[in-house]
Amino acid sequence: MNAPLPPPPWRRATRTPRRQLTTETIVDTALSVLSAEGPDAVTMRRIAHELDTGPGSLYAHVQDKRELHELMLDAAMRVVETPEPDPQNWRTQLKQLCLEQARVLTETPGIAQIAMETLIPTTPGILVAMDGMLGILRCSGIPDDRIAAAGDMLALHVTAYAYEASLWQSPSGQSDEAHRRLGQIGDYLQSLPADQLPNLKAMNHAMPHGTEPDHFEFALDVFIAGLAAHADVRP
Amino acid sequence: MNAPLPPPPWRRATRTPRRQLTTETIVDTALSVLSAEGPDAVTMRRIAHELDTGPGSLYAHVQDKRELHELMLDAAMRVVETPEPDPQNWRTQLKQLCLEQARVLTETPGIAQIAMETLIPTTPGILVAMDGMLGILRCSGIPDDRIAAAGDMLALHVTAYAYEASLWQSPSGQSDEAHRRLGQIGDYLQSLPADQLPNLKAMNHAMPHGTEPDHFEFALDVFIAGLAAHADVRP
DNA sequence: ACCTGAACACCGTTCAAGT
DNA sequence: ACCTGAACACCGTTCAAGT
Repeated sequence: MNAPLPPPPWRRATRTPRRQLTTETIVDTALSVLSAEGPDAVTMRRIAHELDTGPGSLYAHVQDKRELHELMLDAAMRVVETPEPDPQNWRTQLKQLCLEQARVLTETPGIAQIAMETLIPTTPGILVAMDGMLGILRCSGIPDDRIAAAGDMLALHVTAYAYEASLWQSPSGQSDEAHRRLGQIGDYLQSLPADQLPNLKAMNHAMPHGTEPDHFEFALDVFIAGLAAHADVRP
Repeated sequence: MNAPLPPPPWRRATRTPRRQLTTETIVDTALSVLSAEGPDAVTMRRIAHELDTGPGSLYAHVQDKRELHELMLDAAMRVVETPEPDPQNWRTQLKQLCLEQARVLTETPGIAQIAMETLIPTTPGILVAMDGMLGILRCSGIPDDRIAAAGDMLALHVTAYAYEASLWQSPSGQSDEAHRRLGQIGDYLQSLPADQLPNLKAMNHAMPHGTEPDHFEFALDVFIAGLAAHADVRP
């Protein structure tokens, strides 16, 4: 018996030497499934199937589904650039950063939901984003003991807005049902006697909490104006 | 054969004539499971089991799990009383109402999560709460086109805060892990060189978004102060 | 060490069959 | 009409066995 021939080199091009799962490919696959088919489609089984393997294989690279979620959030948030803080312009910078963060969180539906569920951000990308926001706040003249609270609440508001906004544009067709209900509730309000829910009726506002971009920007303006007032007291 | 004897009257006390499932008992059962064992325990199967029946039986009284969630939220929110709007006191009234709503949403862990997921409130209790908040805002002198935005964003913020806060006190032991991670991240920040995440390091703040009651109250004060400034412009 | 895939202990929802 | 419970089509996670 001869020694077996070495495999001809062109075979190597056909399939990579070994399938080689990595955390990165898992996260990328999860993100592409998410943006293509929405949050419900992001299951361990589905991701594994996409990578031609069984669900158990993923657990060699990722602790559990929650950790995978955090890694997805991190990858998504890495695209946000934080500006060099400029004491002359902190108000504009802060607002721009919030709008940008909200934009990224809304862009891929489902990411904001993960952000909302992730109680403590421990992942580099998110820490960088937080640090950037604090950097702007710290050159605003706001007393130090307020800065943590301000950053905290601003981040919360951005995340919450992005979450609600993304519910409206999920690719799962859930948003159609939402629009239908919005109409129904308008009719319902009109049908009520004048003394029931008079304010909702008067505004004819179905009150979807916080999904209008205008409302979000208004809230940012009001909040930042309030912060500036705090800064003026103790410059 | 004689006609069968009528059942002796004391038997009736032993078991109710017929099991009779109602929407109300289902919602009540769901709420008590929720407050006893947290959101994960609230499954259709579990509720059915609690009522000595199969999961399919619930679907005669409730369309699906989402609808059950909304009914639970409604029942929980019904305890919030909205004050008679007083133009002299709208700032205090507004703050009190927000604190009260947040308190109720935080009280039963899991309710805030439902509130966050419920895109459009269509249920009487929530509509009443919204109407009350709008009532206070309408006697504040804030221009009408801002009132919807203000109410919208305030409700969003209350809900989001309650959601994050309730993550910390879930009975599923998830909160212990959260506290552990909070410590770990503090250590991690200290271990970093001075030029990495300088602001987070300086504040030594792990930045759990929006869970401190102080921070929430601060945000309400800042936001309401900002609204008042708007009201002063056009009285 | 990494990967497999069968198995475990669950889900929400549907539906024919019963009373 | 209301209820049943078996069945369907899924989950996340674990783990012995393979390479």
